[in-house]
Amino acid sequence: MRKTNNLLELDGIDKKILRHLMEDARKPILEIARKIGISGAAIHQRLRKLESTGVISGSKFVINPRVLGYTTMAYIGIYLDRAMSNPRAVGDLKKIPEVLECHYTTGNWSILIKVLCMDNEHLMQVLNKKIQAIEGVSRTETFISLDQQIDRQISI
Amino acid sequence: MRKTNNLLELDGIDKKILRHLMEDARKPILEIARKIGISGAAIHQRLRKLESTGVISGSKFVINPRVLGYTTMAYIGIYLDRAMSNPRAVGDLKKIPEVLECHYTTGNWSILIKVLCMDNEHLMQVLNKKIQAIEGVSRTETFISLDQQIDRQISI
DNA sequence: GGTGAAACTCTACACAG
DNA sequence: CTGTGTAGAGTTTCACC
Repeated sequence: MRKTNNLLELDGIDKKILRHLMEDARKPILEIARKIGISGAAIHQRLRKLESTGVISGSKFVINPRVLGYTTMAYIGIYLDRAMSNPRAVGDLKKIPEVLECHYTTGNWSILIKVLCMDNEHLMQVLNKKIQAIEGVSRTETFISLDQQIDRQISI
Repeated sequence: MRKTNNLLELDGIDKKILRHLMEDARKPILEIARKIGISGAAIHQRLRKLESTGVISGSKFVINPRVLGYTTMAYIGIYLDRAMSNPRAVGDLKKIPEVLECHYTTGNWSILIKVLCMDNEHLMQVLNKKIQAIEGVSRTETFISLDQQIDRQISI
């Protein structure tokens, strides 16, 4: 790992380690070590450095919501009244568990959110009873994701 | 774990295990075991079952793109010509590494994608040289995410 | 569904080039 | 600095309840 222009550049070994762990966070370090031809301890040291510099921001188990009955995913563009402070609306959105992402965006909307619901009826309730109830929300535009074909991280 | 109406329901122990591992995929199983009051082997059995039933679809190290110089995230709504087959366009999008997500959506667009670029100039190049070059793409609408305040998984 | 034990792996630490 | 070896803790599989 090198620092150039206040920007981190990973070397080949860092990239190989990360490519393995981005696919499977519990892949044995020693298995990766054998493939790369380096000791397990060396990988651990590199991982600690990657964590401390913020390259790695954590690790997650990924849950498949479909199996648990969550079949409707949607993006919702939200128009906020000009007087409304966005941070407060975001605070209200955080309290809605169906809201998985929230972005301040350029363009028509003030905010673009991603929601995950059991079905379309559930989505309708979230829209009408939870999102429209937030102070400052004037109008929304909903885009249901019928199918997600790509879902990946940055390639390194 | 129980199956009701062809839909899986997690019991309290499954939920506790998953809540820990969704936060940190490398959290020691024995640490979780001690908190829950169960053996490590029992957690392993439950995890294997959660994997085989598809509740767990994998695990990931999460990379912070900002540290590597990727500072511009955007959503792009894509209009496709009516004659254009969506699967072919998706195939082309898969080849563009800056495209992280791709959804077929209801509403104005045929496709909504999420892209991650180094900066606005990079985004412009991706738009003009890569996305507009795809056969069938007639028009795009871009929404730059100025700030992402919520990023989480389904709560269980 | 659960346990305990054996073999393997993780992780921290001391130290070498 | 980035690497290695080692020891104690943790993981994972297995036979068994």
